Amino acid sequence: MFQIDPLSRIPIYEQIAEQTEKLILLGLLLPGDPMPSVRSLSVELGTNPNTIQKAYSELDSRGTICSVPGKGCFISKDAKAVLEKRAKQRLGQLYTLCESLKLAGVTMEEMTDTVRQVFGKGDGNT
Amino acid sequence: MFQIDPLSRIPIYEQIAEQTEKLILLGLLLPGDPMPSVRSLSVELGTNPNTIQKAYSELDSRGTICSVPGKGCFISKDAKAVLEKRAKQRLGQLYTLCESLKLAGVTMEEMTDTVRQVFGKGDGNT
DNA sequence: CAACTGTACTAACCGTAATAGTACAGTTAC
DNA sequence: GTAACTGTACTATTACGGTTAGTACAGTTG
Repeated sequence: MFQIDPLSRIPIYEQIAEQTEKLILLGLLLPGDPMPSVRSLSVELGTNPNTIQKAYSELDSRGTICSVPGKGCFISKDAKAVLEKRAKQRLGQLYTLCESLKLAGVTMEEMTDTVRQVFGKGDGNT
Repeated sequence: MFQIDPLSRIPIYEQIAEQTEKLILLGLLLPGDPMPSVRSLSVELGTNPNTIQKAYSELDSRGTICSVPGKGCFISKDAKAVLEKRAKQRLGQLYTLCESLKLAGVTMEEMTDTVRQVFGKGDGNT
């Protein structure tokens, strides 16, 4: 379910959180779906239960999942809406990155071309 | 010359390196210009000389500055070219970010608009 | 009651950033 | 040559965050 790279500079708990939210956006995890239990996922990934709990508590505080003591953790009802709303705010990151690239001589065309490639409209030759 | 945030998650030595390269791209630091000495900058920024040295050795290995024992550190002759070349490779970062935003429902138009804003062509009303 | 769930807590280990202090070699100007 | 600067190297120490380890407690389910 998750692919963890223990050697990455990105903390394991953050990798889990990111991948969970990606699965939600892809529609592979739907509202109400149960997350693996803290202990079972720790066994599956070969990590410590505390690390999983940290990922889950992070996701819970973001509103992505709902932790229910005694029952489990479940995908939040409005998880997708929450994630899409956050993405709009992340346009600021895009602005900052482009600003930096512009300063280093990358042209507007190179950037817009990159955006188009993401949307499968790379060069217009098709 | 530099504005350091000791509370930032970004290491001090990296902040110095980043800001140095930004000053070069802005044309405020020209090839041959001397960098502040390790000791004087450490006093100015209130940091440890070792931290400055780490920033300088990082910049030296990137080809941004040239460290000359006994004389000082100077902006590399082709510093700007090096930085511009690196920027082209950083288009991959842009691609990854846009990919993530796309997944979260951000439209291509929202992204290209952001790019245009960076180049001062925000809404076409002017 | 038994087996599961999330949660809380302390202790320990490790890597990295940063500080502190010392030392050495090259350059420059007097 | 000496003094004052320059970069460089090295060890030791502190601090913090990520991770592991182990234990414990409360709620849920069958």
